[in-house]
Amino acid sequence: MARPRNFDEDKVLDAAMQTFWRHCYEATTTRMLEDATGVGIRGLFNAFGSKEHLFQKVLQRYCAMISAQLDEVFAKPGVAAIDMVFAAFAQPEPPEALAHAGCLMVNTIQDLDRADDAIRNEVAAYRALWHGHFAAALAADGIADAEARAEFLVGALWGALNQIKLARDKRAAVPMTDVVRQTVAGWARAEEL
Amino acid sequence: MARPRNFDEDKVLDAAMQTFWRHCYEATTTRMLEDATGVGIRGLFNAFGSKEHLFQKVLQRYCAMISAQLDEVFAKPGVAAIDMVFAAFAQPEPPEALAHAGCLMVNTIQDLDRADDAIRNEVAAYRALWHGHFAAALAADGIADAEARAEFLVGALWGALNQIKLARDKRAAVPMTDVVRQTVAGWARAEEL
DNA sequence: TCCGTTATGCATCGTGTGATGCAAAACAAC
DNA sequence: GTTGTTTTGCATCACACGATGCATAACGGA
Repeated sequence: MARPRNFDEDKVLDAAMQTFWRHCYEATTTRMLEDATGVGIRGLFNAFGSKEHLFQKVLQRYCAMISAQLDEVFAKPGVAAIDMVFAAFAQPEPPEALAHAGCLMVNTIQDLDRADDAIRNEVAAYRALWHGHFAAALAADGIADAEARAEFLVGALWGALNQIKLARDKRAAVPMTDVVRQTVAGWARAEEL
Repeated sequence: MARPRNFDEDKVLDAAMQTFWRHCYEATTTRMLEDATGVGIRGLFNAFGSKEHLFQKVLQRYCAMISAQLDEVFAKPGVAAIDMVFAAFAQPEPPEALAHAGCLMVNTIQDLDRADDAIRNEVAAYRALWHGHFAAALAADGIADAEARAEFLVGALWGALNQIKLARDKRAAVPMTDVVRQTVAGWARAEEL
């Protein structure tokens, strides 16, 4: 009954996600979004209302994406699944996306003061997602104090993610592998007691 | 021989530090710096050249400040000193400055892509400072693999610092004490082996 | 007291930002 | 083809940012 859109909303969200991921929310300009998505600024605002609302949609999509991956890894809950997660980061050459910009949600924590409630909720839900999987995995193997230990593991993992930016920097040259490997070692040994 | 300044440079740096600390570099505007320091924008630019150079000076001052504190804590190097550091974060009510905005340097990591080399160097030096103290403390107590374990400890501590922003958020409600306490527990137990 | 030099206050610049106004275009329904 | 509705492209808005120009003020040295 009216003129249809000539772009796929999901494709646009994916392209916008890459841009927000690499440059953070504030540093991403509407012109960059135009270039990345191939959609004119008028189309973006018409479809999503505002830059902030677009970002919110991107976060939801990101959360769903990671959630699906976690569902796979934790299909059989247990410590082994947690090890798989950490192992992915302990590789000398971590996945491209991770190595480049860490985690979109973890990056967003930094700007929480300037974010509105919708974004705060999204980040909180994302952390609850991770914590839930970790705690369930620990509990499934009968490990005591599962909730608190899950807090530690999420904290350590997110901390490592945050410092990926340092590892990428030649001058800082933080040996990422060591950080994660020692985290796993510390966690594994803690579990033996 | 010429008109003297009517402000103390160190006082200005302290005031600017508080502002950068709370709002990050990019979100801090020159108008905010005027308000915080009580010095007109012309005075600031005349004294420091640019916003970025002022920030660099602030980082140097911050690094010196923390360095002095670490020298105190690590006056007698050893695991006990490391415990003291972590204990400061495990308090139900951590120090005001920490609870409010974490660590200025850790926050700056997020913006490293947009920072120039001088700032990158400052952050790298700051991490080397922490790592050096931690590694020396571990080595002093004859703990094996001191370098790698120091990486872990710095990573865990900085990760916790980054998530203080989440803990402050009522909706996220991350129990910060648990995160740090479990980190310490993991580390302590790892040390027993 | 005059001079040379630096600092200050105020207005303002150029630029980049997120967001809009508006007319033309593209479709579906009839 | 006509109408009604939505999208698109382009120009542009209002605003905040970092930074600057310039006249004036405040000092030390002679």
